[in-house]
Amino acid sequence: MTEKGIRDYFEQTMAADATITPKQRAILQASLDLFAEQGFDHTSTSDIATRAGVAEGTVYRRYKTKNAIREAVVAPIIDNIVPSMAADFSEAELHQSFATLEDFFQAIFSDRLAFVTDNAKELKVVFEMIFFNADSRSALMKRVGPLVVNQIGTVFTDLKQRQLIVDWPNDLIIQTMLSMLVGYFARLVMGFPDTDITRETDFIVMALTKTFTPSAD
Amino acid sequence: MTEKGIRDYFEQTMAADATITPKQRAILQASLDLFAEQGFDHTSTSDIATRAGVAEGTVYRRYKTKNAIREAVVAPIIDNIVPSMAADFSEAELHQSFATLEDFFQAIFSDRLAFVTDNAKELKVVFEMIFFNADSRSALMKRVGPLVVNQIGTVFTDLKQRQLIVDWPNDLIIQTMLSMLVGYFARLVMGFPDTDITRETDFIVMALTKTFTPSAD
Amino acid sequence: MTEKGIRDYFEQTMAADATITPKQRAILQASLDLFAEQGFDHTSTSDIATRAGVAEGTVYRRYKTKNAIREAVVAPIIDNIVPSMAADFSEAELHQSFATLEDFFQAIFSDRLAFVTDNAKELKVVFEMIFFNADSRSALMKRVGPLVVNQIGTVFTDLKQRQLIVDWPNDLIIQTMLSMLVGYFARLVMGFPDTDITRETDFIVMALTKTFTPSAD
Amino acid sequence: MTEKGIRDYFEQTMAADATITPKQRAILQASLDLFAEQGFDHTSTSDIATRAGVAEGTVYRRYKTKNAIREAVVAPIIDNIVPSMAADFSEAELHQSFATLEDFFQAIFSDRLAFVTDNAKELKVVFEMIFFNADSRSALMKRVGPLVVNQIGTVFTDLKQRQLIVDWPNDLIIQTMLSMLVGYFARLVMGFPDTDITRETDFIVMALTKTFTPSAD
DNA sequence: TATGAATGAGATTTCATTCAT
DNA sequence: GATGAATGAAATCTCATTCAT
Repeated sequence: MTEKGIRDYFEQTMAADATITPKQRAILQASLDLFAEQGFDHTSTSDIATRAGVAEGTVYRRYKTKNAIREAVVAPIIDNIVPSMAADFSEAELHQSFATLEDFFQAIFSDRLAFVTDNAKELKVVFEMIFFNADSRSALMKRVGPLVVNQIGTVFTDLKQRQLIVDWPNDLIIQTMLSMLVGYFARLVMGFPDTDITRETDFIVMALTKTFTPSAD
Repeated sequence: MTEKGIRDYFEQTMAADATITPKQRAILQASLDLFAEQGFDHTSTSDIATRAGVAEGTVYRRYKTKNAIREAVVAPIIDNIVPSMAADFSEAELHQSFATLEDFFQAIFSDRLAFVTDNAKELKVVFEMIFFNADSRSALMKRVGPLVVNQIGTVFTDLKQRQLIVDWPNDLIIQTMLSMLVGYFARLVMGFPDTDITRETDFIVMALTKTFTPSAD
Repeated sequence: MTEKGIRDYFEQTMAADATITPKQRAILQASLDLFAEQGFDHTSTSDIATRAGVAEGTVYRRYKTKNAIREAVVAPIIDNIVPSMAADFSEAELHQSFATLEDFFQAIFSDRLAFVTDNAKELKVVFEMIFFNADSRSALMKRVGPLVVNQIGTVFTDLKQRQLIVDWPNDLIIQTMLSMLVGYFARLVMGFPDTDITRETDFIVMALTKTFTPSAD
Repeated sequence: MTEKGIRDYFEQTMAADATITPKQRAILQASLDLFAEQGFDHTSTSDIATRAGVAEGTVYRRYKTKNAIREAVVAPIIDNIVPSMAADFSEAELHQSFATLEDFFQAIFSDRLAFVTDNAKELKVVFEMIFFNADSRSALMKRVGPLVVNQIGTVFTDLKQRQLIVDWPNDLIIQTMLSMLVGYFARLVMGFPDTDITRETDFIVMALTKTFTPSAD
């Protein structure tokens, strides 16, 4: 289950939209890069124009405000996170896919860590936005939250029935998984030097498997 | 081991410095609050003056730039984080304090989660500062990093000798602990509604204990 | 040898630079006028904007700081002073041009006094800049000094060979000439009412000729 | 006729005024130094307080405004220039003092160049003030002008009667003398390295004597 | 008298946004 | 559509001056 980067998705989306000119594309690219490098507030529209190699007015041709640019940058990221969260876990599939708890974590984390790694830049922008903006935050939560809870819930129900996972509240398990993910993201973004994705994945999968495997009794 | 809030420390620091007037204190307080609420970049010096009930010029009397204000706000926060990381773990103490692995996690997390809870606002300001500023980041790391590694390292050596903890690399264990802490901080700051600190602490301690207890064989 | 005013040169320079818009031109003109009238420090960018009939932001569009505006104003003035100092005094020309010492002073002073008269405003701005700023001063000296010394030196050598001028050290002669020029400039700028350029020129030429003609013996 | 520096006069004046405290004296000293070093506009009252080693409020104790400080600094300079210009040239004295034209120039210039040398700092402050302030300028002129013209006029009348000086208009002769003085001041203030006062005086006296000695015929 | 914190008016500067070409 | 000059509102910052202690 190789994840394509948001960037690919991003460019696909843009390519699909015939109304987006190459210049607009350059503007969104430059915006993304600069927002990730310096933060939204420290990026001026003039910076964007310069980096994109266009005139300042052009930046405003399609997007009426600087905020609209951020939204245009962030939208595909969100749109890309969502469906991957909403992956269809039909019951038949579950037994096949996740013969063991380790398989489950392996599937989730090899996928998600790769996703985070490939899209650290984009996620940094999203993160900045939701960090100080309660509205963006709740908008995102409203969209992503239920999916996570429902989809993962389905899996958990199955895993619990098969006694492959401990019978602890779902929110606590999800929480732990998200913590590991966020921790990884933090290390990545903060530029920790030795972030070896394979080592990290293997360790996280191993640790979580141990944590959430029901005690033999 | 009740932790005093950074705010108390903050006020102590200011009270100790006879050169800081009530108005300057009000300015630092207002700055801290506003930086936490709106972020540094969305807080104008005029905002600070209004909130502190002083003239705008007064904001600049002691601190020559807006950045200097942030530094004045952040310094005591950092100064407060550091010593709590540097808690003395002498060997004698270790056996007494941490008879079991659970005791260890309990000690660490009941303390740290309370600290994070009490000082979420202050930590948010620090966090914002280091998020896009590699310099601040490495400055903080240089100060905090070695303490964490050394202190925790001492404990781990002891725990490993007594075979209370698995013989995995220290960095991976620390990483996991930090992930849980960061995850908790994230939920708190993002305003998750049902963040029950006792429930969280109990769960984290329990989960980590299970994760890092050596398998009986 | 009619001298064109710095203002003409100034406008030529601007006209030649297609990237300078009429508004930018108005800004530089207004700046020059105001700097000369009130001094640099007593001229606010708001003054400049008002006089130039533009918005205050426009003042900063091309020149990033108020100091950069001064530089843009002063540069063409300096550029204009320099070449006129570097007038080519080839030997052949010398004998023709300066048959007598009076011819020499007449040539120099009718030219220089006219220049100072026409460009008093501009020179005042340069003067203000170098008065308290050792850096600007030495920068100007490095550029202008050698030219004056070399060019005038050539002439002096010739005049001395032909025994048309006393054999005193060049620096003292130059000094005297400059004193007369500076004295004239001071009277002009200080607004002395009866500064009649012809009378002044005639007098200065006459006086200097007498001063520096070798005594018959 | 040895001239005491303005500084001495300055301090005498202050010492004589029992109402001026040592702190006020320090303030005037510091102001003078800073105005001469950096110019009036680039010297803040805070700079003055720091340099004088007093509190900022103290600066305002006696002088109500920054401009009043400048006036207090400048007044003794003016007061010192004026009487020296108004030296009584009674006819009897003239014949004694100035047996030759050279004696006259020697007296004037050895005195005035020494004065300029000793008080370059103070004169720089006066100069800055009158350069851009027409009011200060005309106030000074009204005070100094007539004295110069009358006193020097008396001398000239005498010298002309004795045919020691050419019968040229007084204003042109005065002008030339002032030009030499201003030229010297300029070199001094601009920091020309090799300003040797004896050499300069000797040269100026010699040159002017030659210039203004009536031609033998 | 001396202090120095406080003031507020005004200066410089930035930058998202508009608009004529 | 694209350009980039122009805008003006708002931000940061300075500093002469006041005033309570």
